[in-house]
Amino acid sequence: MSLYTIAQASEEVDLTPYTLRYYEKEGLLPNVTKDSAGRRKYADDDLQRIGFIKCLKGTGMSLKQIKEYGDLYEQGKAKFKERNAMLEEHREKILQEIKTQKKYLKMVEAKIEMKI
Amino acid sequence: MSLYTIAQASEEVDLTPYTLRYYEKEGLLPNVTKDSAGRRKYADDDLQRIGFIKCLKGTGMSLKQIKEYGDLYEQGKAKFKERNAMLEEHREKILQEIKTQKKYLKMVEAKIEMKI
DNA sequence: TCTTGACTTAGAGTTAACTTTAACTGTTAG
DNA sequence: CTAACAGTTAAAGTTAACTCTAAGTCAAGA
Repeated sequence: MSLYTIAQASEEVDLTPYTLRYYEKEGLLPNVTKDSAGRRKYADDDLQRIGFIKCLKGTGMSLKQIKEYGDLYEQGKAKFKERNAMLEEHREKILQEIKTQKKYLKMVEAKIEMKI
Repeated sequence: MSLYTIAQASEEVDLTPYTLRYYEKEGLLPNVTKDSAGRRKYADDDLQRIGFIKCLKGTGMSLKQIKEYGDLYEQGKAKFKERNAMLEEHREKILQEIKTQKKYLKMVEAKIEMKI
């Protein structure tokens, strides 16, 4: 159960301290605690959560939606169904996106081969 | 050699007229002509070009970079090498992105299967 | 004790990519 | 002839997601 300063957490998850504070302000990181001097302490759970936020964000989910998901997560198994429904829908979106990317990849490759 | 009004082109490429005018203002569509009343006429070539812009944009290239590519394109075979280098670099980026998406897909699927 | 440095906050500023507004013009149907 | 319509422009407004600034606090080392 190690704890990280914002600088260490920043390094660990590859996001700036600005971004970490911003995410917290937006309600995406409700469990980050503070030490007696008011400085943020990031637990492993927080880093895990940030990792998943990066996953959702990296697959095109908006911070607003990520917060919705996180809020459901906070409500525990009561909201499990709703939360998983969000993920399954998102899964479809990712699959579709990968398809699109592959199509675009072919277009770019065709253009490269065109040699004009 | 058919020609389209902005409304028709908009429909055809699934971008709003606002966006089409914006792209033109940004220099991404240097070949769109106007009729005697000053109204835009989109040729098939323009629609093709918009299609490729959507491809580049949809794979994460910024409009600024797309313009750079388009500018090279306008300079014909003199800039062929430079232009193709851009595309090959972009191809790598797309490949990397597809990899990342697949990794994220697995993370989401794992979370779905977790059932907690 | 003093200073340095890493943190804190609220709030302002930035950027990309649109999106809308306002005022205007030319075309077309009745 | 005229009203409605589809287009035009320049410029302002919007949104998401940061990113930075300013002013302040606290702890640790010389």
